[in-house]
Amino acid sequence: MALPTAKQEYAPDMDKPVMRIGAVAELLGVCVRMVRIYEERGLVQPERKNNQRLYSFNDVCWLARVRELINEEGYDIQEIARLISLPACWQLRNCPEELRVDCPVAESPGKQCWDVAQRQGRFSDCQTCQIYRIATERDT
DNA sequence: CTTCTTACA
DNA sequence: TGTAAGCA
Repeated sequence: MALPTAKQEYAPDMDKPVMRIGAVAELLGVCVRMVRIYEERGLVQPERKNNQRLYSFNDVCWLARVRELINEEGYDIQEIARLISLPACWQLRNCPEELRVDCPVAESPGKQCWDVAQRQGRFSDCQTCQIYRIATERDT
């Protein structure tokens, strides 16, 4: 199985919780323990079925990016955890109501901005947002 | 057999 | 982080 990469088009299947932790660890090339640590640190919140962690391909995409940030770009888990704990971009930037009307990020409260904006591609301002950038920079 | 939690070096 | 125990 190939490691999934960030996608331009929205693929519904990417959100389906289908992989158990063993498969995720194998795809990422890390030990199972490490995947659990990412969760403990708040980097990912896999769904659970009967107390079994089930990860979606989007989860794996994100975790793969997390490892890039850590191994190749000098980030540590704490920094990444802090970034994703920040409020939505439109809150940080105090976007006016008028501009939120057509903003896919503001339409999906509770979701990370890159998770929403990336797949819909209609929020061009994300290019200047550091949170969005580090979260989606891939395949360059 | 795989995963889960907790604990320990 | 890696490993182990004891359970499900």
